[in-house]
Amino acid sequence: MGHGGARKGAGRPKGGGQYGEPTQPVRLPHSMIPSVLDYLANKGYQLPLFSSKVPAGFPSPADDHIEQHLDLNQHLIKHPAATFFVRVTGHSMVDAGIHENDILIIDRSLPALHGKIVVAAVDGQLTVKRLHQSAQGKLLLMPANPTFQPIEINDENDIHIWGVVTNVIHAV
Amino acid sequence: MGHGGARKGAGRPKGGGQYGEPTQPVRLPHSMIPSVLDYLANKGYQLPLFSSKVPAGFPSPADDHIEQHLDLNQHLIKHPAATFFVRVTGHSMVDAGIHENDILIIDRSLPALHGKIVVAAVDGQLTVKRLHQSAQGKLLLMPANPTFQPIEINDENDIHIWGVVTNVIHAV
DNA sequence: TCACTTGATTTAAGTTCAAAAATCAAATAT
DNA sequence: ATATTTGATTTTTGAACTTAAATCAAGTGA
Repeated sequence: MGHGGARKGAGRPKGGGQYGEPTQPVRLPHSMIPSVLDYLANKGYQLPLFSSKVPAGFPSPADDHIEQHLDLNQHLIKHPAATFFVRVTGHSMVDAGIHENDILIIDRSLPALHGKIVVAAVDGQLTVKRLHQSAQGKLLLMPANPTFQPIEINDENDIHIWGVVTNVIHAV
Repeated sequence: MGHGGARKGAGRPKGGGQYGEPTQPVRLPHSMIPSVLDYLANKGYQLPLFSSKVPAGFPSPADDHIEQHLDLNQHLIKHPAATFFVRVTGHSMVDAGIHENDILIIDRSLPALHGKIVVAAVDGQLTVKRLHQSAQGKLLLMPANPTFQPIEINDENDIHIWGVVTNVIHAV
C-alpha cells in the first residue's frame, strides 16, 4: 500500500519556486505592491556595468566578465529624501554639457559651494546657473551670456538656491 | 468595572502603522528582502520632477506644484533584461556629448539604425561609435578622428554591435 | 517487461491567526 | 478637582498554519 516513503530527494524540489530560493512573507503597503513586484521581476534593476577599457571578446553581457552590477537609483541618488529632478528648458548651460530636455538630478542636502551648478528660483522661475563666490564672500549666479551682470544672492532679493546639480541625464 | 467600552475612535488608530496605509503579507525571496525594504523606505525612488519653465515662487519642492513623479529606473530602462551600462574611458565621443567616466545606458533590444550611437566590440575591446549605413547598405562604425577610415561591419572581421546607447549620465 | 496510475512526501505560496502596539475612557489615587 | 493607573478596544504585524504544487516510488494493468 505504501507509495513513496520517507527518502532523500522526494517531494517538490527545493528552490523550485518562482524565485529559486527560500521566501518569507513580509508585509507591504497596498499601494506599493505592484511596484515592488515589478522591482522583483526586474531583480531590483541591478544591471551589469562594463568598462569600455576592459577587453570584450565575449559578445554577450550574460557572461562572467562583468565589472559589477549597478542600480541607477542607488548609484545616482545618495539622499532620496533631499533629491529631485528638473527637466531643462532652453540652452543657457550648453557650455556645461546641459542641453534642452535633459534631466538634472538635484541634491538639496549638498552645500552650495563655489563653482557648483545649482538650481535657483529667480523672479519666480527655476533657472540653472553656475555658482560663484566673490572675494567678499558674496554668492553670485553667473549668467550664460557674459554681457549680463551676475545675480547676487542676498536677503533683499527673493532668490533661493534649491539644490546642487549632481548629474545630467541626456537622451542621445 | 468596565474600562473603556465599544465606541467610535477607540483602539489603535487606523493608518497609524509605519506605512500609514493597509498592508498585506507578500512572499519575497530572502536575498531581495533588504533591498526591497530600502526600496520601500525610499518610496520606490519616486522623486518629484520639476520643469525649469514652470514658475517657481515656492522655494520648497515639498509643495503641490510638482509636474510629476519619476523613478529613474522605470524612466530610463524600458527593457531591463536587455539593458546594461558602460563606463566611458577616453574622449573619443566628446562631440556627441559623451565624456570620460560617463555612464552609458545601452539597450540591446533596439535596432542598430543609421545615425545611432552604439557600443561595439572591436579587436576585443569595447568602443563607443556612431553607426552609419552606406549607400550600399553596409554598416560602418565612424571613428572620432576623420583621418582614420570607417570600420566596416561584416562577417570577415570579428566586430559585434552590443547595443544602442539610449542615455548618457554625466556627473557634473 | 514496460507504461501508466496512485499514494506518500516535501517544498512553495498564500491566508489566517494570535500577540503586540496604541488609543480611549472609566476607575482610582493624590 | 486633577493626575495617574488600569481595563477594553481596535489595528498592526510577524509568525504559524493550511492548501496547493511538484516529485519520487510503489502498485497496477497491458
